[in-house]
Amino acid sequence: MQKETEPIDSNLLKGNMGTLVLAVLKDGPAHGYAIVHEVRKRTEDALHFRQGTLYPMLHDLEGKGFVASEWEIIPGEAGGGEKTRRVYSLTESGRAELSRRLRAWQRFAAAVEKVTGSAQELTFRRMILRFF
Amino acid sequence: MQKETEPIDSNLLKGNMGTLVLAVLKDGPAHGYAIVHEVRKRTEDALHFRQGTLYPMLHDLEGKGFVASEWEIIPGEAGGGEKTRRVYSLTESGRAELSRRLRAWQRFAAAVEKVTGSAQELTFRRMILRFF
DNA sequence: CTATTTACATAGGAAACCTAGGTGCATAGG
DNA sequence: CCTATGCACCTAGGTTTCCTATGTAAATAG
Repeated sequence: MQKETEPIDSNLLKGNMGTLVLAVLKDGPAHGYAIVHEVRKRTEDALHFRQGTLYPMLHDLEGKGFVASEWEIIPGEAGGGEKTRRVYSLTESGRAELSRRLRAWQRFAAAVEKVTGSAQELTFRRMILRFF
Repeated sequence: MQKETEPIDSNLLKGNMGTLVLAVLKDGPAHGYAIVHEVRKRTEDALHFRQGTLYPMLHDLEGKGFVASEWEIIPGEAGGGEKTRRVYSLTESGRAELSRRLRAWQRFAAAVEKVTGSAQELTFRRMILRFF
Protein backbone atom coordinates (compact mmCIF):
# COMPACT_ATOMS: atom_id res chain seq x y z
CA MET A 1 0.00 0.00 0.00
CA GLN A 2 2.99 2.31 0.32
CA LYS A 3 4.10 4.24 -2.75
CA GLU A 4 7.88 4.27 -2.57
CA THR A 5 8.30 6.65 -5.48
CA GLU A 6 6.04 9.46 -6.55
CA PRO A 7 4.94 9.32 -10.19
CA ILE A 8 7.05 11.14 -12.75
CA ASP A 9 5.89 14.51 -14.06
CA SER A 10 4.09 13.77 -17.30
CA ASN A 11 5.65 16.75 -19.05
CA LEU A 12 8.90 14.82 -19.25
CA LEU A 13 7.10 12.12 -21.16
CA LYS A 14 6.13 14.44 -23.98
CA GLY A 15 7.53 13.25 -27.26
CA ASN A 16 8.51 9.85 -25.90
CA MET A 17 5.24 8.05 -25.35
CA GLY A 18 5.04 6.73 -28.89
CA THR A 19 8.60 5.47 -28.64
CA LEU A 20 7.82 3.58 -25.45
CA VAL A 21 4.73 2.04 -27.02
CA LEU A 22 6.81 0.83 -29.97
CA ALA A 23 9.43 -0.51 -27.56
CA VAL A 24 6.83 -2.57 -25.71
CA LEU A 25 5.44 -3.95 -28.96
CA LYS A 26 8.93 -4.92 -30.06
CA ASP A 27 8.73 -7.72 -27.49
CA GLY A 28 5.47 -9.05 -28.89
CA PRO A 29 1.93 -8.02 -29.84
CA ALA A 30 -0.28 -6.53 -27.14
CA HIS A 31 -3.58 -4.76 -26.72
CA GLY A 32 -3.86 -1.23 -25.38
CA TYR A 33 -4.86 -2.04 -21.85
CA ALA A 34 -1.99 -4.50 -21.57
CA ILE A 35 0.51 -1.92 -22.79
CA VAL A 36 -0.49 0.40 -19.97
CA HIS A 37 0.14 -2.32 -17.41
CA GLU A 38 3.37 -3.45 -19.02
CA VAL A 39 4.82 0.05 -18.78
CA ARG A 40 3.76 0.36 -15.14
CA LYS A 41 5.29 -3.01 -14.43
CA ARG A 42 8.58 -2.33 -16.18
CA THR A 43 9.01 1.01 -14.45
CA GLU A 44 7.69 -0.14 -11.08
CA ASP A 45 4.82 2.35 -11.35
CA ALA A 46 7.05 5.33 -12.04
CA LEU A 47 5.52 5.84 -15.47
CA HIS A 48 2.00 5.13 -16.51
CA PHE A 49 0.03 6.06 -19.56
CA ARG A 50 -3.50 7.41 -19.43
CA GLN A 51 -6.02 5.56 -21.51
CA GLY A 52 -7.29 8.84 -22.91
CA THR A 53 -3.83 9.41 -24.36
CA LEU A 54 -2.85 5.87 -25.24
CA TYR A 55 -5.73 4.91 -27.51
CA PRO A 56 -5.48 7.97 -29.76
CA MET A 57 -1.71 7.40 -29.82
CA LEU A 58 -2.19 3.82 -31.03
CA HIS A 59 -4.57 5.00 -33.74
CA ASP A 60 -2.02 7.55 -34.77
CA LEU A 61 0.82 5.03 -34.90
CA GLU A 62 -1.38 2.77 -36.98
CA GLY A 63 -2.23 5.65 -39.30
CA LYS A 64 1.49 6.17 -39.84
CA GLY A 65 1.99 2.47 -40.52
CA PHE A 66 4.22 1.79 -37.52
CA VAL A 67 1.80 -0.70 -35.97
CA ALA A 68 -0.97 -2.94 -37.30
CA SER A 69 -4.05 -4.03 -35.39
CA GLU A 70 -6.36 -7.01 -35.38
CA TRP A 71 -9.53 -7.59 -33.40
CA GLU A 72 -9.10 -10.64 -31.24
CA ILE A 73 -12.25 -12.51 -30.25
CA ILE A 74 -12.38 -13.84 -26.74
CA PRO A 75 -15.07 -16.50 -26.49
CA GLY A 76 -17.34 -16.29 -23.44
CA GLU A 77 -18.36 -19.33 -21.41
CA ALA A 78 -20.15 -21.99 -23.40
CA GLY A 79 -22.79 -20.27 -25.49
CA GLY A 80 -22.18 -16.91 -23.83
CA GLY A 81 -21.41 -13.49 -25.36
CA GLU A 82 -17.95 -12.95 -26.79
CA LYS A 83 -15.67 -10.03 -26.10
CA THR A 84 -13.23 -8.43 -28.46
CA ARG A 85 -10.01 -6.57 -28.01
CA ARG A 86 -7.66 -4.90 -30.40
CA VAL A 87 -4.21 -6.40 -30.57
CA TYR A 88 -1.39 -4.29 -31.96
CA SER A 89 1.87 -5.49 -33.43
CA LEU A 90 4.96 -3.73 -34.71
CA THR A 91 5.34 -3.49 -38.49
CA GLU A 92 8.64 -3.48 -40.34
CA SER A 93 8.31 0.24 -40.76
CA GLY A 94 7.61 0.51 -37.03
CA ARG A 95 10.73 -1.44 -36.21
CA ALA A 96 12.81 1.02 -38.25
CA GLU A 97 11.03 3.93 -36.63
CA LEU A 98 11.82 2.55 -33.20
CA SER A 99 15.53 2.42 -34.04
CA ARG A 100 15.43 5.99 -35.25
CA ARG A 101 13.66 7.12 -32.10
CA LEU A 102 15.99 5.24 -29.79
CA ARG A 103 18.96 6.87 -31.48
CA ALA A 104 17.27 10.26 -31.15
CA TRP A 105 16.64 9.59 -27.47
CA GLN A 106 20.26 8.64 -26.92
CA ARG A 107 21.44 11.81 -28.60
CA PHE A 108 19.04 13.89 -26.57
CA ALA A 109 19.97 12.25 -23.28
CA ALA A 110 23.63 12.81 -24.08
CA ALA A 111 22.92 16.48 -24.82
CA VAL A 112 21.16 16.90 -21.48
CA GLU A 113 24.12 15.33 -19.72
CA LYS A 114 26.46 17.74 -21.46
CA VAL A 115 24.49 20.77 -20.36
CA THR A 116 23.86 19.65 -16.80
CA GLY A 117 27.53 18.76 -16.59
CA SER A 118 29.01 17.49 -13.39
CA ALA A 119 25.69 16.27 -12.00
CA GLN A 120 25.76 13.90 -14.91
CA GLU A 121 28.69 11.83 -13.77
CA LEU A 122 26.57 10.66 -10.89
CA THR A 123 23.95 9.42 -13.30
CA PHE A 124 26.46 7.49 -15.32
CA ARG A 125 27.95 5.91 -12.28
CA ARG A 126 24.51 4.91 -11.11
CA MET A 127 23.74 3.30 -14.47
CA ILE A 128 27.03 1.44 -14.50
CA LEU A 129 26.44 0.13 -11.01
CA ARG A 130 23.05 -1.16 -12.08
CA PHE A 131 24.62 -3.09 -14.90
CA PHE A 132 27.74 -4.65 -13.44
CA MET B 1 29.76 24.87 -42.98
CA GLN B 2 28.98 21.15 -42.64
CA LYS B 3 26.41 20.08 -40.08
CA GLU B 4 27.72 16.79 -38.71
CA THR B 5 24.61 16.10 -36.65
CA GLU B 6 21.07 17.09 -37.41
CA PRO B 7 19.35 19.10 -34.64
CA ILE B 8 17.35 17.18 -32.07
CA ASP B 9 13.55 17.08 -32.33
CA SER B 10 12.32 19.82 -30.04
CA ASN B 11 9.54 17.61 -28.71
CA LEU B 12 12.09 15.71 -26.68
CA LEU B 13 13.08 18.94 -25.00
CA LYS B 14 9.61 19.53 -23.63
CA GLY B 15 9.61 19.84 -19.88
CA ASN B 16 13.39 20.08 -19.68
CA MET B 17 14.20 23.51 -21.04
CA GLY B 18 13.81 25.24 -17.67
CA THR B 19 16.05 22.64 -16.08
CA LEU B 20 18.78 23.24 -18.64
CA VAL B 21 18.55 26.99 -18.13
CA LEU B 22 18.96 26.53 -14.38
CA ALA B 23 21.88 24.17 -15.02
CA VAL B 24 23.69 26.78 -17.11
CA LEU B 25 23.09 29.46 -14.49
CA LYS B 26 24.51 27.15 -11.84
CA ASP B 27 27.91 27.82 -13.37
CA GLY B 28 27.52 31.58 -13.11
CA PRO B 29 25.20 34.47 -14.04
CA ALA B 30 24.40 35.01 -17.68
CA HIS B 31 22.08 37.00 -19.91
CA GLY B 32 19.52 35.36 -22.16
CA TYR B 33 21.37 35.60 -25.42
CA ALA B 34 24.47 34.10 -23.80
CA ILE B 35 22.47 31.16 -22.43
CA VAL B 36 21.35 30.26 -25.93
CA HIS B 37 24.92 30.17 -27.13
CA GLU B 38 26.20 28.32 -24.11
CA VAL B 39 23.70 25.51 -24.69
CA ARG B 40 24.62 25.29 -28.36
CA LYS B 41 28.28 25.22 -27.42
CA ARG B 42 27.93 22.57 -24.73
CA THR B 43 25.90 20.30 -26.98
CA GLU B 44 27.90 21.01 -30.12
CA ASP B 45 24.81 22.51 -31.77
CA ALA B 46 22.62 19.49 -31.09
CA LEU B 47 20.30 21.54 -28.87
CA HIS B 48 19.45 25.16 -29.22
CA PHE B 49 16.80 27.30 -27.64
CA ARG B 50 14.68 29.72 -29.58
CA GLN B 51 14.66 33.27 -28.30
CA GLY B 52 10.88 33.35 -28.52
CA THR B 53 10.82 30.51 -26.01
CA LEU B 54 13.78 31.43 -23.85
CA TYR B 55 12.81 34.93 -22.82
CA PRO B 56 9.31 34.02 -21.63
CA MET B 57 10.89 31.04 -19.86
CA LEU B 58 13.32 33.30 -18.01
CA HIS B 59 10.49 35.61 -16.98
CA ASP B 60 8.60 32.60 -15.73
CA LEU B 61 11.55 31.25 -13.74
CA GLU B 62 11.98 34.69 -12.22
CA GLY B 63 8.29 34.84 -11.35
CA LYS B 64 8.71 31.55 -9.49
CA GLY B 65 11.75 32.88 -7.66
CA PHE B 66 14.24 30.43 -9.17
CA VAL B 67 16.32 33.15 -10.80
CA ALA B 68 16.87 36.85 -10.17
CA SER B 69 17.72 39.46 -12.80
CA GLU B 70 19.60 42.72 -12.95
CA TRP B 71 19.98 45.15 -15.81
CA GLU B 72 23.62 45.52 -16.67
CA ILE B 73 24.69 48.73 -18.33
CA ILE B 74 27.24 48.48 -21.08
CA PRO B 75 28.77 51.90 -21.71
CA GLY B 76 29.15 52.90 -25.35
CA GLU B 77 32.30 54.54 -26.71
CA ALA B 78 33.23 57.78 -25.02
CA GLY B 79 30.10 59.85 -24.76
CA GLY B 80 28.04 57.39 -26.86
CA GLY B 81 24.71 55.68 -26.16
CA GLU B 82 24.70 52.90 -23.62
CA LYS B 83 23.20 49.47 -24.06
CA THR B 84 21.63 47.34 -21.41
CA ARG B 85 21.21 43.64 -20.99
CA ARG B 86 19.47 41.56 -18.40
CA VAL B 87 21.71 39.29 -16.39
CA TYR B 88 20.13 36.34 -14.59
CA SER B 89 21.52 34.44 -11.64
CA LEU B 90 20.39 31.38 -9.75
CA THR B 91 18.72 31.98 -6.38
CA GLU B 92 18.90 29.63 -3.42
CA SER B 93 15.42 28.44 -4.24
CA GLY B 94 16.52 27.91 -7.82
CA ARG B 95 19.46 25.82 -6.70
CA ALA B 96 17.12 23.53 -4.76
CA GLU B 97 14.74 23.38 -7.71
CA LEU B 98 17.61 22.37 -9.98
CA SER B 99 18.45 19.43 -7.70
CA ARG B 100 14.83 18.32 -7.70
CA ARG B 101 14.65 18.53 -11.46
CA LEU B 102 17.92 16.69 -12.00
CA ARG B 103 16.69 13.90 -9.77
CA ALA B 104 13.41 13.83 -11.69
CA TRP B 105 15.32 13.66 -14.95
CA GLN B 106 17.43 10.77 -13.71
CA ARG B 107 14.35 8.89 -12.61
CA PHE B 108 12.68 9.53 -15.92
CA ALA B 109 15.72 8.52 -17.96
CA ALA B 110 15.99 5.33 -15.90
CA ALA B 111 12.31 4.60 -16.55
CA VAL B 112 12.81 5.00 -20.29
CA GLU B 113 15.75 2.61 -20.18
CA LYS B 114 13.64 0.08 -18.33
CA VAL B 115 10.89 0.19 -20.92
CA THR B 116 13.13 0.20 -23.96
CA GLY B 117 14.99 -2.70 -22.41
CA SER B 118 17.64 -4.54 -24.36
CA ALA B 119 18.19 -1.67 -26.75
CA GLN B 120 19.32 0.12 -23.65
CA GLU B 121 22.39 -1.98 -23.08
CA LEU B 122 23.84 -0.48 -26.20
CA THR B 123 23.23 2.96 -24.79
CA PHE B 124 24.94 2.12 -21.54
CA ARG B 125 27.90 0.65 -23.31
CA ARG B 126 28.19 3.75 -25.43
CA MET B 127 28.07 6.02 -22.39
CA ILE B 128 30.64 3.96 -20.57
CA LEU B 129 32.97 4.06 -23.53
CA ARG B 130 32.64 7.80 -23.60
CA PHE B 131 33.67 8.01 -19.99
CA PHE B 132 36.54 5.58 -19.61
C1' DC C 1 25.77 52.00 -46.37
C1' DT C 2 23.69 47.70 -46.04
C1' DA C 3 23.65 43.13 -43.77
C1' DT C 4 24.57 40.66 -39.89
C1' DT C 5 25.12 40.18 -35.00
C1' DT C 6 23.92 41.30 -30.35
C1' DA C 7 20.05 41.69 -27.24
C1' DC C 8 15.56 42.14 -25.78
C1' DA C 9 10.46 41.14 -26.27
C1' DT C 10 5.28 39.75 -27.62
C1' DA C 11 1.52 37.32 -30.15
C1' DG C 12 -0.54 33.57 -32.14
C1' DG C 13 -0.24 28.58 -33.38
C1' DA C 14 0.72 23.55 -33.05
C1' DA C 15 1.86 19.26 -30.69
C1' DA C 16 1.37 16.17 -27.09
C1' DC C 17 -0.05 15.36 -23.08
C1' DC C 18 -4.07 15.64 -19.38
C1' DT C 19 -8.88 15.18 -17.16
C1' DA C 20 -13.43 13.94 -17.45
C1' DG C 21 -16.69 11.42 -19.29
C1' DG C 22 -19.10 7.36 -21.70
C1' DT C 23 -20.00 2.24 -23.25
C1' DG C 24 -20.37 -2.72 -22.26
C1' DC C 25 -19.37 -7.21 -20.27
C1' DA C 26 -17.54 -10.18 -16.44
C1' DT C 27 -16.62 -11.25 -11.87
C1' DA C 28 -16.48 -10.80 -6.73
C1' DG C 29 -18.57 -9.63 -2.33
C1' DG C 30 -22.19 -8.58 0.68
C1' DC D 1 -29.76 -10.26 -6.23
C1' DC D 2 -27.27 -6.34 -7.04
C1' DT D 3 -23.60 -3.26 -6.60
C1' DA D 4 -18.66 -2.37 -7.02
C1' DT D 5 -14.61 -3.26 -9.30
C1' DG D 6 -11.83 -4.70 -13.16
C1' DC D 7 -11.19 -5.32 -18.11
C1' DA D 8 -11.28 -3.07 -22.49
C1' DC D 9 -12.40 0.26 -25.69
C1' DC D 10 -13.29 5.22 -27.04
C1' DT D 11 -14.11 10.78 -27.64
C1' DA D 12 -14.12 15.71 -26.37
C1' DG D 13 -12.25 19.59 -24.51
C1' DG D 14 -8.46 21.75 -21.75
C1' DT D 15 -3.48 22.84 -20.51
C1' DT D 16 1.35 23.02 -21.00
C1' DT D 17 5.19 23.85 -23.54
C1' DC D 18 7.24 24.44 -27.19
C1' DC D 19 7.26 26.73 -32.09
C1' DT D 20 7.21 30.58 -35.83
C1' DA D 21 6.82 35.15 -37.05
C1' DT D 22 7.54 39.63 -36.07
C1' DG D 23 9.26 43.88 -34.01
C1' DT D 24 12.68 47.20 -31.79
C1' DA D 25 17.27 49.12 -31.45
C1' DA D 26 22.22 49.65 -31.34
C1' DA D 27 26.90 47.96 -32.96
C1' DT D 28 29.89 45.92 -36.12
C1' DA D 29 31.45 43.86 -40.56
C1' DG D 30 32.04 43.98 -45.38
